[in-house]
Amino acid sequence: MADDMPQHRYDAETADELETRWQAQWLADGTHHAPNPAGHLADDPLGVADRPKLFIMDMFPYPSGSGLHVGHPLGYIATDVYARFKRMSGFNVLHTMGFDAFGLPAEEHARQTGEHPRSNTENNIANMTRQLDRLGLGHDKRRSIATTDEAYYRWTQWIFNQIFNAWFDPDAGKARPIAELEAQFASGERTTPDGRAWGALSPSEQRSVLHDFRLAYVSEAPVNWCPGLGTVLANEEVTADGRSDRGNFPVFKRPLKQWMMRITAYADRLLEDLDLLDWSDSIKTMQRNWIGRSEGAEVRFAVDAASGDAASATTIDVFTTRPDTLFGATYMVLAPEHPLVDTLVADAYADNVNPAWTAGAATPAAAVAAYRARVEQMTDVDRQENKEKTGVYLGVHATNPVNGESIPVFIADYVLMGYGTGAIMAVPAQDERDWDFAMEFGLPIIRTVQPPADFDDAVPGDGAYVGDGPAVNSSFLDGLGVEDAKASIIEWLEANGSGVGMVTTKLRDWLFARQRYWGEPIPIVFDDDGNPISIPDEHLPVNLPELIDWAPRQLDEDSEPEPPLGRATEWATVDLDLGDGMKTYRRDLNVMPQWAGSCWYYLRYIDPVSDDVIVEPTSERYWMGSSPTDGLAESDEGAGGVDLYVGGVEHAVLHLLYSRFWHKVLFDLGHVSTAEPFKRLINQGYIQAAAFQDEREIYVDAASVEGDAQSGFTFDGTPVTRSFGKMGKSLKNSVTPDDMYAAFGADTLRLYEMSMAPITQDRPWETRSVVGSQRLLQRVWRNIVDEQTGELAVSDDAPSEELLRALHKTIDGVTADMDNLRYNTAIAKLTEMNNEVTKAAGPTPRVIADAMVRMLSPLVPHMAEELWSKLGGAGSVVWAHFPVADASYLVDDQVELPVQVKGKVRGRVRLAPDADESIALGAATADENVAAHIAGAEIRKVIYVPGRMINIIV
RNA sequence: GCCCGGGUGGCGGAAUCGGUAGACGCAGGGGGCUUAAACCCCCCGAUCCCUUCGGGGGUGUGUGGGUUCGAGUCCCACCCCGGGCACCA
Repeated sequence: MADDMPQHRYDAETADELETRWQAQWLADGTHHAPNPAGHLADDPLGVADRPKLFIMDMFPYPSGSGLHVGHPLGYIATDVYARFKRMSGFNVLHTMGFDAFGLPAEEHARQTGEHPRSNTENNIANMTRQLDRLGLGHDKRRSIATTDEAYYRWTQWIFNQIFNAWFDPDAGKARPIAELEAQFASGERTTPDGRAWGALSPSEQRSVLHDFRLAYVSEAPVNWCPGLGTVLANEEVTADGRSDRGNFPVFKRPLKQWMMRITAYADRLLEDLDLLDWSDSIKTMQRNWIGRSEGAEVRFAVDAASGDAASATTIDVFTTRPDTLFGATYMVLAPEHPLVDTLVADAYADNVNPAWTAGAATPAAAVAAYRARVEQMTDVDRQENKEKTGVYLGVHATNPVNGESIPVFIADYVLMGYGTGAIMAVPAQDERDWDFAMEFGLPIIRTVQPPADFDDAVPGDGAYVGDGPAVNSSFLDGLGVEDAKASIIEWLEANGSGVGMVTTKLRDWLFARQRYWGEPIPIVFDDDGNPISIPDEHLPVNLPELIDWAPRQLDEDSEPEPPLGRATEWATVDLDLGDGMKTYRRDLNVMPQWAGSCWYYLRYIDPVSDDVIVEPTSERYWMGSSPTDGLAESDEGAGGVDLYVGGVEHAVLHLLYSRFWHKVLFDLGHVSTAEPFKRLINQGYIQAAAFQDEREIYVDAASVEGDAQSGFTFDGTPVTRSFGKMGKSLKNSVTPDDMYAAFGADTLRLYEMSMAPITQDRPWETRSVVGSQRLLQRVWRNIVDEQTGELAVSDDAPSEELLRALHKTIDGVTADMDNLRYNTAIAKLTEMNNEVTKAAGPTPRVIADAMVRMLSPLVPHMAEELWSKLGGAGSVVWAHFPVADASYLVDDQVELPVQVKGKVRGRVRLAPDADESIALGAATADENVAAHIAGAEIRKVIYVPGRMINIIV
């Protein structure tokens, strides 16, 4: 670096010195502490606890061992700017950050290195904290938590107990304590499943009855058991050909008793309450689709008596959203794995059977076996790509309850076991899939909805008609529209005992158990009869056993699935007195999924201290309640919740749905005061970066690539090709914040990331462009500080009228932009203002400098704090007031407006913004070029929008 | 296939209510300062045509239509890119 550079220029070195100095000062002073209204953390030296509140949150990170790249903090910076802006605008702002620290990578790391997940996790958190602290985020660090803290997961387990000890009362539409259900059984208000009196049941039988109602319950579900690794694997750890991702061992599907959460009970409320939320339509749509609610009916088809003894006693239940089309049902289809198939399948095909229906098999049983084998072999990808309809006939018929028609029964892979009842009635005339199948197998097609005249109705060239229209060929439904016909047929089905109106969702109950080590132990023990019993709250937390044998344990194919906690043999049993004396119980060996800890962390941010209650109620109501003055009042319908939640779109469904579910249970049980956890949600974009591949298509380190788009890119002298993708390890295109701190300082990095694009948008990283943000800060600095001496260089003279006007317009625009998180345009306005200051001769007037520093402070807090201190400001700029625009400076005496002739701009005139039309027209026609364009023509019409434009029609 | 976003200079983007398209920045070009370079400061910049050198005119926001005095913005059809779902009865 040149020696003759001014000594006090704002450069990376200056930035580093003042940034670390102010960060230490803020920490020492507790500058970013937010006071609670009551209970813990209620100390309030600045007197801000009576302000309106604002609760701002980022989706908290998993503490990865590889540290941060510049893409990670994008959202954190955005929320920090907003928090700082709102603090300066009169709010008490809660903003902090924690760590979602349970999870697979630490456990995997332990398996490979022997380092305990806890120490590995703590190291990673320390490294990440260092990187984040250097950014100058204004967090209340007293409120930081990690999901792995015993004091935290104690409450995660407590919530599990709350859910376990609750049932969903469909009449009340909400969760209630299980004790209230027990009381209903005991009083006889509710009868037991087998009709015996409650008191006549043994305690074990009572537990078993109650268990079927609990919101957390045990159910048998298939898991991926990998004996070669001695562990159960997650779906994403199993390769497409059924082997373990790691080690390539065979994986077997095995049933295992697992914890489920009854989220389906909340499907309707999760759907309806989306309307209360200020979230993007795309996220709401994704949640709606995931829940996948459909209204329809379950219809019962009796299997024909001629079909044989076993089969004729059975009925097939189907789910349909179009019961109105029942008269058009011409065949039925079961999923190949449907449990009824083996019962239904006929001994032999009739002699005149359509050969296409048998796939060449001699008997129905042979056809089914062959078809099942074929379907099983197909991968999911095959099934998705190949949508040609296949299936085989079971050799039986069933009776359409509405008209007595006998229709054939098939199995086909286009019917899925996991949805509805796993069986359908097929109505080819009104369903495209059924149409295709019917065409393939030569089945009859009966229109039951009259298509409109312009619908090509020439069978077979047209296809299914799925729209609305009058019912036809449908007896008593004829003439009714689809909606009316549905209501009418459901009424008929229910009256005749042939079916019932029903709602189905795609949403399944939440599989909550993980056969893992590094997670929250499920606080359950089992009695001798195998009934689960929750460990009383006063015994929480159930801590993880420390001693774990990480070495893989090879087991054979016939072994039973065993979670890692099963190896902690001493821990696995426990002596407890659960009300009937000291007994030995077996512990549950599962842990919770990673979603659990992140389901409720916002509550513990409010009160990370209390050990007698999950969150202190007064503080909970204050921070979670609706804030009519939070600037978001427009859409505020009282759902309450975190005022602003920012994070990646990858959590659009699962995290946000699970969290909403838990919150609603806690709400029903009276532990929280709001119906929803997150009032307003914003998904930040990703940072993309150029990535380079050599001729083998292997990614090379992007930082070492030379050249440009014109001359071509090279790596180590060999040509490479460029593409763009999400910054990260796999594309070898990461840029670390540490590098940016060293080259420019944290404020420049913050400013650059916020100036690139609107917050919701993906943006390409370009290190060479960062210098633009640094230059802006250098110019601001130079306008206030003498670069040679480091002394303040502002004038106490009044600023010019022109500069004041520019300033107040800037204040006005920047305030609106910041309120709407449009930082890129706010920065553009500040840049323009600073350019005005630079152009104005002489030292910067103090009032201009003061306002500029305040406005910049949310974006570049360290530099602003330094300048604030040089300017002699009182206290920290963090608590200074954001400037307020003086309306009298916002209106110009004269504005330039375009003059159009027949809609084309032909000239410009300067006018008072409120000039009346005759004056405006006079000025406009006085313009030489305008006059030339209207010469010789008659003015037919004048459109004049004061202050905007004037258009002359000739 | 269905459902969401989105297509504006060499690049990132701006134009918030239908009213001067391209703010602000990067890269580029020119000039000033300097012995020189860096830094810094000022200016230019969609495109084509005409020009008496003051300026004037045409075309331009993915494509084609439409509404309007006026369209990047609204409507219709289509093309392309990104994301989500995907035989969910």
